[in-house]
Amino acid sequence: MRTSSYFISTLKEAPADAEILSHQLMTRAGLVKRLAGGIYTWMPLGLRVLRKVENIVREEMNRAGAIELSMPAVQPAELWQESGRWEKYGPELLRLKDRHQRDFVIGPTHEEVITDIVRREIKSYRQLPRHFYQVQTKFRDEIRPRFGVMRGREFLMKDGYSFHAGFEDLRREYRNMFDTYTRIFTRLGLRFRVVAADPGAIGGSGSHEFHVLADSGEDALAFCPASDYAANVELAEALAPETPRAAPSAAMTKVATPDKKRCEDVAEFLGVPIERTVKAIAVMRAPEGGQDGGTDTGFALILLRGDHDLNEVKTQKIVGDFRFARDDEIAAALGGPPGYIGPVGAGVPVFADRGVAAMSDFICGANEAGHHLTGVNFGRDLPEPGAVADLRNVVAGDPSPDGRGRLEICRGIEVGHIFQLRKKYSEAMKCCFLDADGKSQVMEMGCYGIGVSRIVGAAIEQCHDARGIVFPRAIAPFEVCVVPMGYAKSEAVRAAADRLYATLGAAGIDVLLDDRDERPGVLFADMELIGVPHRVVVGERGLAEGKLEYKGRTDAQAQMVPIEAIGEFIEARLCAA
RNA sequence: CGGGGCGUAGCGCAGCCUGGUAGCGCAUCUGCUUUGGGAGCAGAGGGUCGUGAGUUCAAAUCCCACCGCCCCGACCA
Repeated sequence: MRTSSYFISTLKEAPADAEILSHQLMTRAGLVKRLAGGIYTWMPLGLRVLRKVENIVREEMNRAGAIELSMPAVQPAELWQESGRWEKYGPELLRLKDRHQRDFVIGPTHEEVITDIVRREIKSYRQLPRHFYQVQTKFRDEIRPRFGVMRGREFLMKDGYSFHAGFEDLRREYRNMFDTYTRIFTRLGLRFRVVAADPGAIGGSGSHEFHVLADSGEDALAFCPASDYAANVELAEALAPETPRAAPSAAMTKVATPDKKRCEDVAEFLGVPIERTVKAIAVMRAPEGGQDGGTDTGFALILLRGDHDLNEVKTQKIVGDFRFARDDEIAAALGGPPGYIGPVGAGVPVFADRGVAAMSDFICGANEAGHHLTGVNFGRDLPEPGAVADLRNVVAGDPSPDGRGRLEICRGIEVGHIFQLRKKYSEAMKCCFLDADGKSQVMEMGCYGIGVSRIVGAAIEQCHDARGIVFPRAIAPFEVCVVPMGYAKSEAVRAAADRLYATLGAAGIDVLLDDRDERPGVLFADMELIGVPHRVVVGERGLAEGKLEYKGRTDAQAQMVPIEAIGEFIEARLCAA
């Protein structure tokens, strides 16, 4: 490709609304253009990258035995009503009516459609297993789209669905996909980590997430260097403390702690470690929530050690649907203002984290403005908590749940997720087959997603420098650029550049010849911004010595290469990358 | 949806407080010069100042409403 007949549209300054670095770079490099919140046009250069990602995903899925098809974006409401998700999915599901006032949705995912197809097509165990996938545009009406294409409303996703006669075969395919995804992200040239995950709204049992590692990632990942344990922090279990609760040794005492609302401040003010403090989080439980079938609703307190953070996913599993209480609700229930609330004498349901349950002589709010209690002990100063559970996020240094070593935390961007759905959809939608005995059985299902457009953003988030994007070779819009110094002016430069361009192109290399009549600085800056991994500069200076100048995108120094050797040199570089 | 911020040329911004001819840089167009790291000079084009309704002789500026966008909290590839 020649830039003169292509479309390069770069910006020196990033638009003010792009906060995250990959979004700024994608905009500056002209990869995408925003049309509306979370909705982007893929410009020619960006589309090249997107297609390269897509093709790698497609090749590996095909290699793994999955079969590609393409399902409609617009789907009738009936299917969603049948699976129960018409009600459950909520406002993230974009619904619309056609001219006959019939309800439709724009598909955020395709379990319903594929299950409908399979139940109509597959009747016998002889036709199983089957794995269908597609690469398709999805729409999810996110509350807050952000980070450019990384959390768009419209996005490109590879979604695959497998169907099995039994659980064992589902597990086999699940492992197959685990290996396939590992191959895909390896081929993409990204640093990634696989973690055990919470199956979340899609449902089912086993589940793993694939994360591109980046400090700006939205997800926190817990992993153990000493074992192969790795889990999303949402899921990672915080074990109960090794040492049991010590006997009380201090009397409960009310102390003045003016303007000390946070546990950090209270601990510092009292001159004690923050690990001695307990924070109380006030929540309102939804009417249908609760372990006891829904009678115990309304206000409740959740207790965590002062230095720990609430894990909302774990908490919801224990206390049911909940929201944080408003200040007026806290005042009504406890009398004390936020910042000074505590469980002593509260007379409300109390859920304690395992860590808190093992504490003695602790410090907590006194339910009185400006005061805390010290030397507090369960069983003496207040009842034992109504429930003790793992309610907090793990932190670095916590023991690994597999009992080997200690956890570390890193951050990642979720780009792939595999689930064992089991019979969640096949049961609801009566997706059955006849087994060898002629008996009707419900199919086992797995589903496997890759955020294709998100990968582009994640790759840039992981690979960039001050000059712009540093694409891995596999997904760079062009692998090599030829940058002539004075293409319009110098006959010799033009001839040499054209020849090199033809040679590299003939070798099957994705090469870009920047033949724009611009100053060298403009050409260099643009090629670096858009992340072309390899650059060959053709200038009269070098040609006089029979040489061309090569520089890798991340190289500190350029090097001169004899013209006759450049082809081999580039090939070697491409293979090394 | 709750809290915070911002809407002025394609992009980045100033002007608003204290109402009175709408500005700067980049980009674009023309000409000349320049040509190995985002050029220089001269000139030109480009604006319903987010929308609507008010106050006023007069509104980008003050008041009200609405819309959009961005950031922080509950979802997910």
